Amino acid sequence: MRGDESRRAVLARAVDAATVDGLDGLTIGRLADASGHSKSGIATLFGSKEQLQLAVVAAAREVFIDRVVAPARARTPRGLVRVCALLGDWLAYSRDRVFRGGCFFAATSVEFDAKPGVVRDAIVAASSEWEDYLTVSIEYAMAAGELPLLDDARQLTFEMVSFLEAANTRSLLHASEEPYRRAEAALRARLVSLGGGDPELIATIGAAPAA
Amino acid sequence: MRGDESRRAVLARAVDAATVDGLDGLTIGRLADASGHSKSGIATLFGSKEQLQLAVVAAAREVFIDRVVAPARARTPRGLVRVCALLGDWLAYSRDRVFRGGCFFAATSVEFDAKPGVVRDAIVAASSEWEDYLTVSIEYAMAAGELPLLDDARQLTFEMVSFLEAANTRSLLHASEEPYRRAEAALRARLVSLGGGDPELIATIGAAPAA
DNA sequence: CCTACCGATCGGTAGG
DNA sequence: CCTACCGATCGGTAGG
Repeated sequence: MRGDESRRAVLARAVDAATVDGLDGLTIGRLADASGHSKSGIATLFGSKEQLQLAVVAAAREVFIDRVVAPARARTPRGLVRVCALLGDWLAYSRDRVFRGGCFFAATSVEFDAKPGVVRDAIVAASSEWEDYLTVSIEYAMAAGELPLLDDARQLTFEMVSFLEAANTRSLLHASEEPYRRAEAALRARLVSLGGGDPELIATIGAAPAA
Repeated sequence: MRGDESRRAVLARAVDAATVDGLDGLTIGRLADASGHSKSGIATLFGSKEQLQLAVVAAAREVFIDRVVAPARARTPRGLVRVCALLGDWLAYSRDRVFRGGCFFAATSVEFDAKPGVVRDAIVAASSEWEDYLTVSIEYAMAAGELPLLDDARQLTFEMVSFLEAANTRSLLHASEEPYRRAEAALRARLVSLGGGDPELIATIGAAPAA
């Protein structure tokens, strides 16, 4: 389909716009103007606004995997090193403003948390996929004896994503890098308290991301 | 002004609606239908949509003070007891669904984090007021020697509000109380790690809120 | 992919 | 506070 190329170009703009104006704030008319198509061209490309929103969530999921999961997975072995790489890459993905409004899922999961429907379901599925991956990564570290004082990987996942998302929102809200330093300090302190405090390793959380 | 009574009634609905549909998702027409006024009645009452949004933020701030800050302040002395009371009352304010979409400021600060303007400024001001109050409360506990291992109250504030807001969003997203238990466990563990682990006291974080 | 159009709703105003 | 109205934009469709 030749429409595939157009879809991709429109989706790239749409994901970015959704982090600023929300997924419900997307309009077919504005996307049309921004991408040089007619309004009905966009409508035909996606079928309906809801289908557009679902396509945007799927596109955002791919960017997230590309920027966070895949790099950490490619350059680190299982265990605490990978957990630290995932955290560092998440922070870089937020800090580097891959999207103008920061993390796509931080923005849209709050937007849709009280709006039942297939769009929320898709956001929940993608978010859960990420958190499940982080949990499994923590479990590998536990199995390797790298977090001797931890007994519940899901609890640590909750705490870690709490820090990541709070840093994302607050850095945007205050136009400041300080929240990222707060999150890094919180993550490091928590790892240390769980017995996983290899200083060289936890320093990588705040290091520059791999290219 | 007799308009004052109408304003209050409309604002109560508007604050609640904003936690579900967003502050930009509010429309004068829907508020009119929901409150039995005409559309221009609402428009006249608030002047413009932006002024309506500012009035909604101010109304939400009052509810928050009423539900979280004032009760904790009224029933506890300064120090770690009050910090725990603030945390417990915040969780109750979220868990009890004072607003359908959970905490008003959790919802709107993410919605507006990338939207500069007076509305964002008002949200930031109210949020900062709350965090400053929590920070000062932590500092009283530090001064009383109740958190002997803590040296930066703002860092602890960051960590605590991270847990609160993550629990709020996730309880909505998954229609589950589990995130609140996660947040309580995280808060307790952090207080213990800072030497503030009086078991009787930290148990109050998850206790039923005062009436 | 387009032009042209639909009914509905948007924020806001005139005039009372 | 109301009715009545403004131009603009919404999501979506007909027809090509």
